[in-house]
Amino acid sequence: MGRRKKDFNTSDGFEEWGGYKKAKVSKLDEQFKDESKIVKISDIFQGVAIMVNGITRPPADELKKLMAQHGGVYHMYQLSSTTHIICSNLPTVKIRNMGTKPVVKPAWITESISLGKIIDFRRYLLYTHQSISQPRLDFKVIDKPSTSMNQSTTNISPEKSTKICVESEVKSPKKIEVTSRSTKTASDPNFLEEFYNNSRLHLISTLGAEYKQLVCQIRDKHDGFFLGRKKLAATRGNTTNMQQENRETVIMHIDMDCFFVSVGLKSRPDLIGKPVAIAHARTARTANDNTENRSLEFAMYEERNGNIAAGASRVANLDGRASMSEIASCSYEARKCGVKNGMFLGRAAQLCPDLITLPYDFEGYKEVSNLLYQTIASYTVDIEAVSCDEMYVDCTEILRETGLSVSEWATHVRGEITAITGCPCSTGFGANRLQARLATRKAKPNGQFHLKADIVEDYMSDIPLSDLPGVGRATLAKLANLGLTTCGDVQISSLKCLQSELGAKVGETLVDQAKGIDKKPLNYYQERKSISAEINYGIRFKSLEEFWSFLQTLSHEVYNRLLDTGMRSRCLTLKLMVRAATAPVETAKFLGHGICDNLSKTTSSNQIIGSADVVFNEAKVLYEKLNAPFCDLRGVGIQLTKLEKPGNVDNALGKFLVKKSEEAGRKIRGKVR
DNA sequence: ATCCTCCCCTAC
DNA sequence: TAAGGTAGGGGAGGAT
Repeated sequence: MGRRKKDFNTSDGFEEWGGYKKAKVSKLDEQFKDESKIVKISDIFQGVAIMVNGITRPPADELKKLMAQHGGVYHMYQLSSTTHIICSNLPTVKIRNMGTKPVVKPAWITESISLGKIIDFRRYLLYTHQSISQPRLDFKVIDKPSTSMNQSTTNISPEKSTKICVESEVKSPKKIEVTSRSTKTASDPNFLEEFYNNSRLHLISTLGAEYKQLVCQIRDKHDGFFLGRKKLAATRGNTTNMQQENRETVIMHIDMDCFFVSVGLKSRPDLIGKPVAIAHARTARTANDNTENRSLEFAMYEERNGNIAAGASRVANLDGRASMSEIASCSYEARKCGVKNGMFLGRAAQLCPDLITLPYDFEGYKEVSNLLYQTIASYTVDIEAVSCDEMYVDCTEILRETGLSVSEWATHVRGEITAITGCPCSTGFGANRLQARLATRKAKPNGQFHLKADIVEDYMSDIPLSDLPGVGRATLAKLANLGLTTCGDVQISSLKCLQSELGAKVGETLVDQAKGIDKKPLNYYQERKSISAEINYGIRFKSLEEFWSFLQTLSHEVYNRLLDTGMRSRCLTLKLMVRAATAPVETAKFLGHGICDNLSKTTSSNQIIGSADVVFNEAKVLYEKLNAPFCDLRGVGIQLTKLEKPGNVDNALGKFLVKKSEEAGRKIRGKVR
């Protein structure tokens, strides 16, 4: 399986974020030029640079040759100069390519060559991005008798299609836009990669980890010179004029406003000010009616979560055709109607009939995140990355050196972030991370707020407990049972009582939080404690072999992630989601996990887990102990724990890992100079 | 007391 | 149709 986001993990520094090593690229280009000298036939693809995505007909090698023969360029990776993505099948299109480059079927190339001139690629679009004002080509699923089930005219072979399609396509491009119906489950060998390429949660998770790692690297190699800070100080002239507030520790919390939506609106400024949501589904109504399966599952869901109001309302009023695609992000206009992140699109559309959906743009999110982190890193490396769109920054030094007041600094840095990223953000300031975070909540959207020490106590008493980080729906329900809804309520209740209800630690933390106290300092270095990979979507095995095969893929995935971190592990946990005994076999949500029991089993030993095969075999053993029929599996995960740095070089793996981390270290140091 | 396993909860 | 991941904190209860 191809590794993902390698550009990030191996990045040597800011200057190359989001790009590829120039040396590598030019080598590829050169290789290509050599080949093109030999076989030049025409120049029809002058100015065209393609990147092939997935399996195509003709295959990538052939397309590479054709491009060479006809004046075009072939890119192994997608570069900024890539003009077209070539792809045969809709399922293999990677969403991350969709932001900017047209995804075109290979017939565009073969047929252009046949005609001896370049055809307008828009007739061969596999998929259109909303932001591009091109004629929209809709996929039509043709429900035909079974004879045509596997015939997909998307994959027209070049020799056949040339004569048949070119003319008719020009007049009626929709005719070739046909795919056969295919439901992709984890039984498909490509499922894992495809799923990850489309999973927002996977993206959020992996990006978060990558920014944490990157901030560490930047901090390690930094020489102490901050261009942004120096420039800012210079505009202020004499900086010895310190203000009172500049002597205390000031923590800043930065959070982009409805991040995914803001990135999406960059290419759709016409939608600014309208209710917008990011989701996979385009429409809030589905073609198929699933009323029967839904009514039972929703009833069970309410039964199970009856005491948690927020959970039950999640599926309230959803009929059999309401889309259960989840909203990843929604604009403030949509929130005014009650739309929330994570809500099903069908439900959101009930609340907000004018809701407009935009597709994901994973590549765009990365670009904006890179710019955000670069911007802040030009002022300080006292950064704790929280996620791709959120971080804590210790501003104490910046304020001292520049002589700015908190509000001046906030205005400046927010202006710069907005100018550079094209996206609005909010900042909150306080004496600790909790105060900074609560200040951001007040600041949003597109604002700034400083929660000053002298008002903290008063300020906190009105804050609803749901605003506290760490207090989710379960804790909230427990607190509500105690009659507590605000921080003020907690301030006057007994620690003992809270601890007996919530546990010793959580109770203690809550009492602190209610007073605005946060004892946790910013965390600049975080040691990994676990590595896991899990899939709880699309899990439908028809045979044990299918499950073994998937488990093996998952084992490789998680082991590769372990190698990436350079750590070793001695403990493995298999996590299963198993259809609850009374839950319907068909879930309310298409290929969702439905209502499940969660099971896990752990094995640990003094032996290092030394290969993906070991992972697989251990997981297999654990599965057999868990006694869950493969047909009832709805989710599978593998987690590795008891991680350690490979200090002991007593085996081949240890030597390999030490060598690997030394190489990584050299790369980083080599860049500093 | 402290650790281990099997959970649950939370956040992005 | 839809893409419900992943890491950390921590509690309950049993083993050491």
